[in-house]
Amino acid sequence: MARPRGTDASGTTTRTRILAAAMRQIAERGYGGMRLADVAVDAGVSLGLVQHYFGTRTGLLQAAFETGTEVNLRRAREIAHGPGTPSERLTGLIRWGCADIDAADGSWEFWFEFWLAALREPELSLRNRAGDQGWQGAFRTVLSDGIADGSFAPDGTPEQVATKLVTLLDGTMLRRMLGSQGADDDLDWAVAQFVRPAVMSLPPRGD
Amino acid sequence: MARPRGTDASGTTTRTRILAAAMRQIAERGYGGMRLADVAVDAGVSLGLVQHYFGTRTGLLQAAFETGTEVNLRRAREIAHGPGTPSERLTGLIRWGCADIDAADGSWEFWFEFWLAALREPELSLRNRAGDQGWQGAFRTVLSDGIADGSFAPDGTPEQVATKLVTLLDGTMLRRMLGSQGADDDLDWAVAQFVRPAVMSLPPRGD
Amino acid sequence: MARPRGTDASGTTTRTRILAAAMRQIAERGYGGMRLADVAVDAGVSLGLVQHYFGTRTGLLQAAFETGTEVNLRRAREIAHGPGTPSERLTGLIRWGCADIDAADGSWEFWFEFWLAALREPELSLRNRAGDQGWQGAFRTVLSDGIADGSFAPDGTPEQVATKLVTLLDGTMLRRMLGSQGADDDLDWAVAQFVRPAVMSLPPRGD
Amino acid sequence: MARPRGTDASGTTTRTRILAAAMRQIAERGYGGMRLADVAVDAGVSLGLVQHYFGTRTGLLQAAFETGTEVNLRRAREIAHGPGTPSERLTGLIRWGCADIDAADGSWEFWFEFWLAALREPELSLRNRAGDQGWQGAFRTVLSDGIADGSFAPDGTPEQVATKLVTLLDGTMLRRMLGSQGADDDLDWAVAQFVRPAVMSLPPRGD
DNA sequence: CATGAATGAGGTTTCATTCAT
DNA sequence: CATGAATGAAACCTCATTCAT
Repeated sequence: MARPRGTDASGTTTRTRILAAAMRQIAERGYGGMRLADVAVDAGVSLGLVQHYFGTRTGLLQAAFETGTEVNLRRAREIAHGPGTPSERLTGLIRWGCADIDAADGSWEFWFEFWLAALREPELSLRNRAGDQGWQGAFRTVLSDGIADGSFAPDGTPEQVATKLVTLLDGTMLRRMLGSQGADDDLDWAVAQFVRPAVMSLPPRGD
Repeated sequence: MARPRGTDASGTTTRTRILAAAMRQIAERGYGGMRLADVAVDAGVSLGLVQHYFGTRTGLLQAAFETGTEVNLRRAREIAHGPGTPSERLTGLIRWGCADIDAADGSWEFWFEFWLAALREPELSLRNRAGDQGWQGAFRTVLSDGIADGSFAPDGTPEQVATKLVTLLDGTMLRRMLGSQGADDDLDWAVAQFVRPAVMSLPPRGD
Repeated sequence: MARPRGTDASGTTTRTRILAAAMRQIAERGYGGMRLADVAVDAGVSLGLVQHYFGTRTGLLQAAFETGTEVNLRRAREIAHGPGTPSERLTGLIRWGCADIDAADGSWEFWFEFWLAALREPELSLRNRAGDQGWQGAFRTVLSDGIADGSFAPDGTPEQVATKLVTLLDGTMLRRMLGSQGADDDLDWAVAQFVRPAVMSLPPRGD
Repeated sequence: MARPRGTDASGTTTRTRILAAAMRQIAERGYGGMRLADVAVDAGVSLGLVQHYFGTRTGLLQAAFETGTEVNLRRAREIAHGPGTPSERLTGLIRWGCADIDAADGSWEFWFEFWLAALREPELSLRNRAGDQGWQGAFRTVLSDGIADGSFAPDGTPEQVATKLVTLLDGTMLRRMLGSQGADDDLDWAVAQFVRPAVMSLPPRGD
C-alpha cells in the first residue's frame, strides 16, 4: 500500500516541506536574500518543483508569510483561550513570544524580515496588521479574564494595557535580538508595573 | 575662481552626495536590495564614479553605516550634554528618536536594515553595539544630571533606567513603524512611570 | 448505456478536442509559442493526457498540421467538384478562403504559422507543398469546367490562371490580415480581369 | 590615436552590429525563436552587452523592427523620388521588393515574422501600418509621375493602382517564399495589366 | 576626476518530459 | 484512460566589477 505522491514517510506534504525550508531560508538570508535553489536543497527537492508549487519567488514568499501568520495566530489564540489561570496564560504568551527569539531556528529573524518587507509591499502590510491585532487580542482576552477574577488590577482598560504589553514585548525582542544586555529584566519589571499585583516569573533566557 | 574638483556649487563633496544617496537607497530597497546603479542615479553621478570613490559595493555599505552611526551619535551627545534642564534634554532625546520614524526620508528604515545586516555580518555588529551604547550613555548622562538636581527620582540606577528607556523607545519605534496605533501614548505614560516625577510632554506625532 | 472512454457527451473524442485546442493555441501564440500546458487547459484535460495521446510536443504539432491540411483540402475538393455552375463554385472557393481570414477562430494565423514553420522544417515543407497543389488543383478543376461550358474565357491555360488566382488570394489574405484597406476591391477587380467575362460578386467582408 | 569605444575598425557602432545580428537571428529562428545568446555570438559580443544596450529581449526586438522599418522606408522613398523615368522607378521598387525574397540574408522572413508579431502586439501593429503606408506612398508617387508624363495609363487612380500593386507584390512574395512556381510570371503579367501600356522587364529570379 | 562600454557570475523563470499512482 | 508530482535543461535577467578612454 504505497503512500500518495507528494507526501513523505512522516505524512508531511512536499508543499509543506518546501514552505518550512523557505521560512528557514528567509530567517537565515533575509527576504531579499532567500534563493530558490537554497530552498530546494533545504527541502530536499529539485528547483523545478519549488516553482511547480509556488510559481514565482514572490509567490513562495507570500505563501511563507501567509502560513507563518496563520500558525502564529492560532497558537496565540490557543494560549489565550486555553486552560490555566489568567496569570499563567499571560506568562505563557510572553514566554512563547520570547521563545521565538531564543530559538535557534531563526523565527524572530523571519518576523523581522516580514515586517521590513511589509513596509515596501502593501499587500503584506494588511496581513501584518491582522497579525498584530491578533496578538493584541490574545493579550486583551487574558487581561479581561484576569481583571474579572481579581488577579489583575491594571491602570487602564484591557485594551490599553494590551497595547503597552505588546510594545514592551516588541522592544524587548528588538533589543535582545540586537544583543543588548538587561532586556529581560526590563520586561520582568515592566510587566509587574503594568499588571499589578500580578507576580510573574518570566522564562529565563535560554542559550 | 574655480572650486576644487569633487565639490559642487553648494560645497558638498561628490563623495558626500553619493553617501547620502546610498543611505536613501538602503532605506528604500534594503541592505541587500541597494543597487550601485540606483545610487549613482540618485546621486546624479555615473556608475563608475561610485566605484571610484568606494571601490566595492561592500565598501559603500560600510562607509554608509560608518557615517550614519557617527552623525547619529554626535547628535545624541550634543543633546545630552547641551543646554537646558535634564527634563528638557531627556525630552529632546526622545523627540529626536521619534522624529526619525516620522521623517519621510526613511532614516528609521535605514537603521532597521543596519540591525538586520549586523545580525549576519559580525563586522557590522561591533559598530552596532558601539552605537547602542552611545545612545544608552546619552540617556544615562541626562538621568544622572536629573537625579543630581532632584528633578528625577527613578526606581533604580541611571544605568538601569537608561536601559528601560531605550527598550521602550525601540519598542515604540518598532510598533510605530509597523503602523500600530497607540504607541505614542504608551511611551508618554511609561516615561512618566520610569522617571518620576518628571512630567514631560512628548512630541505629537506627525508633521 | 455507457459511452466509450475517450469520448465526451457530444461524441467528440478527447483526441480531437486536444487537437482543436492545439490549433487554437498555435493560431494564438504561434508555432514556437504553443505550450503543452496551455493546450491542456484549453482542451479541458490534464497535461499528462496531452502527452499520452501525442507523445511529444513535435508529435502534437505534426498531428495538428496533418489534420488541418486534410480538412482544408477535403473542403476545397468538395467545393470544386460540388454542385453549381463553375462561376458559383469559383466564388465559393474564394469566399471560403476569405472566410478563414475573417473568422475569429484564428484559422488564418494558423496557416501563417504553418508556412513559416515549413520554411525551417523540411518535413513540414512537403506537406505544405501538397496542400498548395491541392488548392491549385481545385481552382484548375473549376476553371476547366468553366472554359468547357463557355462561362470563362481567360487569357491562358487553366493551370496558369489558377496560379494567378491563388497568388492574388494569398496576397489579399496577407494584406487583409495585416489590416490594410482596399484589399477586397482588388480581389474583386482582379478576378474579373483574369476570368473574363465572368462577373462575380465576392463575399462582403465582415460578419 | 585610438578609436572611441563602442565602435569597431570599420566605424560601425557596437549597437548597430548587435541590431544587425538580431535581424539575422529573427529571420533565421523567428520572432519567438530568437535567442539572446545567439545574437551575442553572431554580433561577436558578450550576452551581457546585448542587455546593456537593449535592456530586455522585448526591447531588442522592438529596436530591431524600428530600425528595419526605418531603413526599409527610407530606401523606398529614395527609389520613388530618385532619378530615372517613372517606368524605371516602378521597376526599381518591384525589383527591390523581390530582391528581399531572393536574398540569402533572410530579409523576407524577417518581415514575415514582424507581421505575425504585429498581430499579437498592438504596439508593433502601429509601426507596421506606417510601413505599409510608406510603401504604398512610394508606388503612388511613381504612378502619379508616370500618368503625368503619359507613360502610364492605368484603370483607376494612382491610389487604387498602388494598392493593387502592393497586394500583388505581397502575394507574389508570399508564394515565392512558400516555394510555389510561376509566381514571377504572374507579377510580370499583372503589372502589365495594371499599368498599361508600361512594358517592364522584371528582375529574373536569382538563386 | 569622471564616464560608460564590456564582461561574467549567479540568480529566476519557463517548459518539455518522465513516471508513479 | 487519466492525473499531476518531480525533474532538468535552457532560456532570460540582474548586477557587481573591470577597464579603456
